[in-house]
Amino acid sequence: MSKIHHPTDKAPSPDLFGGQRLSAARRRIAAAVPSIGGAFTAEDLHEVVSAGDGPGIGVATVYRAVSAMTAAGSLAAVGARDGSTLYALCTGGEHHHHLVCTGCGIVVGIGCPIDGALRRSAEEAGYTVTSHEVTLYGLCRACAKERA
Amino acid sequence: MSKIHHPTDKAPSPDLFGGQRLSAARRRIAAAVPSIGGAFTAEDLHEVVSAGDGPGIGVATVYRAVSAMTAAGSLAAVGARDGSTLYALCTGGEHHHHLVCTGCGIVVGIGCPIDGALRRSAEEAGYTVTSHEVTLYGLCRACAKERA
DNA sequence: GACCTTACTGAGAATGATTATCAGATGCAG
DNA sequence: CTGCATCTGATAATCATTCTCAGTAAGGTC
Ligand SMILES: [Zn+2]
Ligand SMILES: [Zn+2]
Ligand SMILES: [Zn+2]
Ligand SMILES: [Zn+2]
Repeated sequence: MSKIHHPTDKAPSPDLFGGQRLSAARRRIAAAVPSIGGAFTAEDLHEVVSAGDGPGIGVATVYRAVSAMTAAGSLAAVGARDGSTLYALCTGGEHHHHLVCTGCGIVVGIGCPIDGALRRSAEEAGYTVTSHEVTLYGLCRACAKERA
Repeated sequence: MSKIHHPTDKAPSPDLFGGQRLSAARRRIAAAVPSIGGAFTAEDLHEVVSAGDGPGIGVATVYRAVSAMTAAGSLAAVGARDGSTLYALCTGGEHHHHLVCTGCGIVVGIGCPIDGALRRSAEEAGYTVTSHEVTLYGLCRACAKERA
């Protein structure tokens, strides 16, 4: 006899939750995130993960998963769209920032432009820099071409 | 005979609204903004401007004024606090960004670290950078000393 | 100064993203 | 296998911000 299960329930997916408990809902969410391929809102993710026939996933669970992934460093906030926070998959590792295509939402990592000189000039003015936020917006090649 | 008026009604205040209509409410708001001396939320501003005995100013008017000042370039968003957007007085003029003291909220302008090299490397990767957001967070001398 | 047009005001309702609640389900260490 | 801490999900609650709309008042013009 064959077990009845949803095809995506046990799909191997990258550990985006950083050691936290891995439930069926979180497995489906972790599998859905890379399938979006760009910046997304929590509601976007909720729609993707709730599409199809099987039972959906509660919106609160999606918001909690996004928080957990962001805390784990596998997701990063990359701006906002119509009052909703935009998130994107983040490779973690080396410190970096993101460039978001405002046309299609694709996101690429960029090096950090906050260098020692800037930091030093701030310190000379009496300020200690503890953190920073940098996000670039632009157009990918395809979207730039499309608007010609 | 002396005219009866609210002391702040006609106080000369910098034109933060960029040519738009200057009402009594906006004059009071424009006078209140510099008195805060750092980052503030719309609700903060509403409280400051509504303190005292005379009639307050509607919260919607404050939100509208903040939008207008931001559009005029005299105010800039410098992050968020507890889900509310933080704003700060911005000198306009030369392109720059802001460093916010997370202790007391004081804000100073900083030069733009997005240089031609970064822009060029993005273009080599096929991306055209159209805009960017940069904000630094840290501690001013007084706040750094205070936590010793 | 009177007039007119149009932008601004303000109270309150509406919107909408995100979070809190809480009882039930379930991952997972031991 | 068991125990329990964590996760889930439906729903209610929160709360920043925007909308509505009738009334007010800038500011230009004559
Ligand atoms: Zn694109
Ligand atoms: Zn950086
Ligand atoms: Zn400070
Ligand atoms: Zn810049």
